[in-house]
This record gives sequence, structure tokens and C-alpha cells, in this order.
Amino acid sequence: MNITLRQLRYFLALAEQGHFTRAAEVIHVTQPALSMQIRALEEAVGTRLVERTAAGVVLTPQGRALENHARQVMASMAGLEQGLRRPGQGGRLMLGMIPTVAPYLLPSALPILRASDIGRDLHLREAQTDRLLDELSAGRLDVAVIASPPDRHDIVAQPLFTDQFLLAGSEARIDQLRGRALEPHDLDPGNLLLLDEGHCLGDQALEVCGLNRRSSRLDLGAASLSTLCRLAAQGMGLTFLPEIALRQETAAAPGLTAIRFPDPQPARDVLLVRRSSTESDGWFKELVDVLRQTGRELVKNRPS
Amino acid sequence: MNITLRQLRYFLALAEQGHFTRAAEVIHVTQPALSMQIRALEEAVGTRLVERTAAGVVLTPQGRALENHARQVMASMAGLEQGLRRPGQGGRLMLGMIPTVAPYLLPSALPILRASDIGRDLHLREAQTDRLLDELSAGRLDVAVIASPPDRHDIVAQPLFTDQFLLAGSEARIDQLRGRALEPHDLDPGNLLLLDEGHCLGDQALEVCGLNRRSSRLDLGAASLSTLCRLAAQGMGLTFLPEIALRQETAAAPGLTAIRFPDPQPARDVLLVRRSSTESDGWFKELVDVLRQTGRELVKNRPS
DNA sequence: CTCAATCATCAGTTAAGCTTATGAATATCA
DNA sequence: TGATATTCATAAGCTTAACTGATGATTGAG
Repeated sequence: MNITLRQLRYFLALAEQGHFTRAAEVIHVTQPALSMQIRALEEAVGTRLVERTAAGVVLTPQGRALENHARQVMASMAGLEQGLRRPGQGGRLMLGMIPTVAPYLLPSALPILRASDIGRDLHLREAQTDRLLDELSAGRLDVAVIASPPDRHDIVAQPLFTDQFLLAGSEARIDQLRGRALEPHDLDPGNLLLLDEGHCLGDQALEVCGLNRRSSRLDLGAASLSTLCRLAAQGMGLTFLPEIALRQETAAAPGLTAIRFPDPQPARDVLLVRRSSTESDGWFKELVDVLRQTGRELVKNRPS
Repeated sequence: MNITLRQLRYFLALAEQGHFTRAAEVIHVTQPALSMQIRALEEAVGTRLVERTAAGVVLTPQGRALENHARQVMASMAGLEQGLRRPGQGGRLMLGMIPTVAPYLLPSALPILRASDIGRDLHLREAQTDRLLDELSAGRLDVAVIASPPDRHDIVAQPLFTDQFLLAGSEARIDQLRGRALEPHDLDPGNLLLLDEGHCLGDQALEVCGLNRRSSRLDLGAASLSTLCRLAAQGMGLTFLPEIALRQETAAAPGLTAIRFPDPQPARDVLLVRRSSTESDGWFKELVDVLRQTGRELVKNRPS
């Protein structure tokens, strides 16, 4: 039994018109074509659906039952077509972002995205780089913002902006460092507050200091950059603060002070990545533009 | 843009398998056939639905959107097929009945019908003969119980049982008549209580008395037989009481007494009618049996 | 650099679907 | 009651859609 949409469409026309010839006109086929489809449908369901009279047709009880179901089917088909017809590309865009970027970039970016067509049905996922890349490869994400070059060949990256690392801590601690030649390599590993393993920010911080996780004795494994900043603000140590987070974190954690490294400043490149097989109707480019612009807004004002 | 069920079915298989070749196996076609349908679907909706990679496929945002809709469509199709597959003939049976039969026949018949397959989805409509026949012809009813032979050629009747007319009134009035030779023609038209015009019972009563509505001066136009019996019980006149109603009405209206006419007793034939084009898988015969049996139960015990 | 996957494309065949023409049954009208 | 005009069903021929089997292009892995 294989019921086709065509059969249902024809059947509904017949049910409405109560008349083969008229129904055939409505759906723009000849009457025999309609007859054949109805017969095929009746054969498929195994029962008579209409009673043929000399004056036209009348639905059988089974026919009425089918009519209701058929209407549901057609309604869901209509929903489908409408879902595709809406302006823009029509689908839900799955966007991933690493936790050391998301809370700072999104507040500025979201309003702009919402205003544009991209944000019409945007879903966000915050996770660490590896996870994001996995989901991207698997197709559960369409694009992701990360801060380390992807090592996979099926994924391509578009640079958004460069995010410089500042050194942040309590005012007292920072003051101790001021005036001296500040070099990442000279920092005391024991004073360094780091994010949990898996966060690229922690790894990158260690890298610019020429350290690895073993050499750092105070690995707090803090869950979020925000927490880290609050710890640093209370004098518990120093942390690398990406410039993108500067404004928000200094506002949120009183006492937190940040200084800039001398050139060449350590930095991370924030990237928008997608599968190489993805072809966008321009939304990728558009998304790059929006994120790049809002990102650069966040890093362009450079206090001290 | 003409999307077919086949395309949706194939697309869902592809979405689940993430792999043309595997999906093609699942749906038992060759891989090119699947490729073609997917391409046709993409063409129909105007956008790419899957990204082709070397390792398989991944849905685009639009693809995911379509997937959800497609599932809905398939779900409603499943509902349709299931609705047809249920035991019995599967449809709602529309049964009409005239008001001078329904309240007496239904209480006994309904439990039996519900137990059988017919009553699984039975809808009732109470109306006067003409209306019932109109709706039957129009296909809004499948069968109807009436008490006068249908005058239409597209409708055929199956006799259920014969329902004899008794004469009912207050005990005093009936006592006056007892002993005398009781002839319908001898009844005083002025004493006769009749149902509203359109009820066949009223017309039939007049007919057996050799009267018409003009000659009857006390046409109350009562709405229901039940009301009529209560009026008669209070001595306001005499009425024809179909035997089918006897037990219920004498129980409900204290003081109501009925006597039987001498043979040949006036009577009405209760019929089950259907369109001549209706062909039942036996449910019509079954319905006849049930109604006939319960009807005869009601008229078989004959108190004086 | 070759091999083994992937999906796409092409040519030929089969099946489904439509149209035109015709047939059987039934109601309408004279 | 017979002629006519409805109704829907059926049949033959054609057109288009759909599938198969073979081959090609691309890409990742050894």
C-alpha cells in the first residue's frame, strides 16, 4: 500500500466537489485521470471511499475518515512549503562559540544579528574548541567561533580579529610590575591563575610564557574567565585577560587592574570556522562581517 | 515546486544515515536513484539541503528545517494509514433517526451497537423524515431509521419491524371507549392530540382516521411524543401511541392508559434506509439485525 | 602516489500518469 | 416510453518520471 500525495490531493478535490468531472477541472486534469487515481487510492486502502451515483459521488464513512487525515497531511505539507518560502535562507543556523569569547562578543553581536536575516533563527552553543570542532564536523553546528587554528582538513577558518592578552590582577600586584620591563617569560608560574584544561585560553597563556601545565603549581581549574577575574581582583594571583573581556570584567570586578605587555604583545586570533563543504548564500560572509566588526569595537579602545 | 512524498522519505533516510550509499540500501534503491530524488528535492525547494563531503553528507541549516517538517508530514501520513488499518471498516457511521423512534429504540440498541464493531464510531442525528432523507442523499448520513416509505429512487429501504398504534389518554377517557367497537374513523377529531407538522406520526395518525390536518381543530403542534403523552395523561385528549413507546411513556406519565385497536390494527412500518449506491461490507445487514431485534423486543409484549 | 572510499552523471529500460475516445448506467424530458 | 444528456468507467497510445547498472570525478588514507 503506497499512498501518494497526488492521490490525496485528487481525493480532497473530489470530496469537496462531490463530482468527478468538476473535481477534475479544479485540479486541471481530465476526468479519467482523476478516476484512475481515486481507484488506485481505494485499492491502496482496501475499501471503497466514494459511492458513485448518477448525479455525482458521496463519501463513504471510510472516505470521510480518510478526508480528515488527508487534510492533516496536506496541512503539514503546506507548513513545510511555507517554512521554506520564508525570506532568507530559511533554516536554523547553529552557531558555536568558545566560553572565553561568547560572553563578551555576544552582547554586542546579538542585536545586530537579530536585526539582520541571519539571526532570525539562530541557535547558540557554548563549548570548548575540541567539542565545537567535533560538532561542526558532524553537522550539528554550521559555524563556530574559536581562537586556535583548526587542525582538520575538512574545516576552514576565516580570521575575525586579533585579541591581545593583558595581564590582570589586583591593583597592588599590578603596581609591583609597573615600570619594570614586563616579559611574559618572567612571570612567576606560581602566581598564574589558569582556566580549566580544555580552554584554549589557558593553554595559550602557558604557551606565551614558555610553560606547560606541569610547571604551573597553581592551576585552579577555574570554570570561567569571569570567576578567574574575581579571584585575581582579590589578589590571589595574576591572570591573562583577553582584551575583548577587559571592559566587562573590570566593570564587574572592582579592583581588577590590567596592564599591557610591551610589543610584540601576546595575542590570540579569533576565527570563524566552517566545514569546507559548506556553501553559503552569503550568510557566512555576512556573519564574518558582523562578528569582525563587533569584535574590533571591543578591542580598539586601549586604556593604558 | 512540487514536492513528493517519495522525496521526503528518501530525504529522511539520507538525513538519518548521513550517507547516500547506506541510505539507498535502507530504502532499497540504488544510490543514483537516491541522488536524483535528493537533487530534485533541492531543486524544488531552491536550496542545497545537504553538504556532500568525501565521508558522507551533512545537513545544511535549511536541510534541518526541512527535516523537521518532513517528519511532521510523515507522521501525519502514518496517522492516516493507521486510521485506515484499525479493525472494522474504519469510518464514522452517520446514523439518522426520526424523533418518534429514537428515544425508544436507542436505549436498547446503543449498548449492543457499542459492543459490536458498528458502534465503534457512531454518530447520531435526530431529525424529521424529509430532513433525514435529504441528508442521506447528500451523503451526510449513511443510514436512517424512518417510518414511511421513501419516495426517492436513490434510496432503498429495509423493513425493521411493524409498530402498531395504540390509543392513549387518561384512564377516564379510555374507560369511556372500552367495550365499544373501537374504530379509528369514529374518533372525534377535536379530541385528537397531534404532533407538529412534519412528524410522520401525526400524518399517519390522521391518515388512519380518514382525516387531514384541516379537519382537526385541536392541533397542538406538540414538539415531542413525550410531551404529547403527558398532555393526554392529564385528560386533555387522546393520542396515538406507537407501541414502541408504550413502556417508557406509561412509566413516565402516571395515569396514561392505552388500549389496542381491533384488527386490522393501524400501524407503521419502521424502516432502515440507505442510498442504493451504498455497498456495505455487511455492516448494513448487521445494523438491520440489531435494530430489528431490539425493536421487536419493544413491541412483542402486548398488555391488553 | 596509488587505492578505496565518497557522490555525480549518463544511457537504456521499465513503470506510472495523462489524454483522447469510447462504453455502460442512469436520470430527465418530451 | 423512448430519446437524450448526464454521470463515471474503461481502453489504447503517448509522454514523462524513475530506476538500474556502468562509469567518472573528487577526496582522504596508507
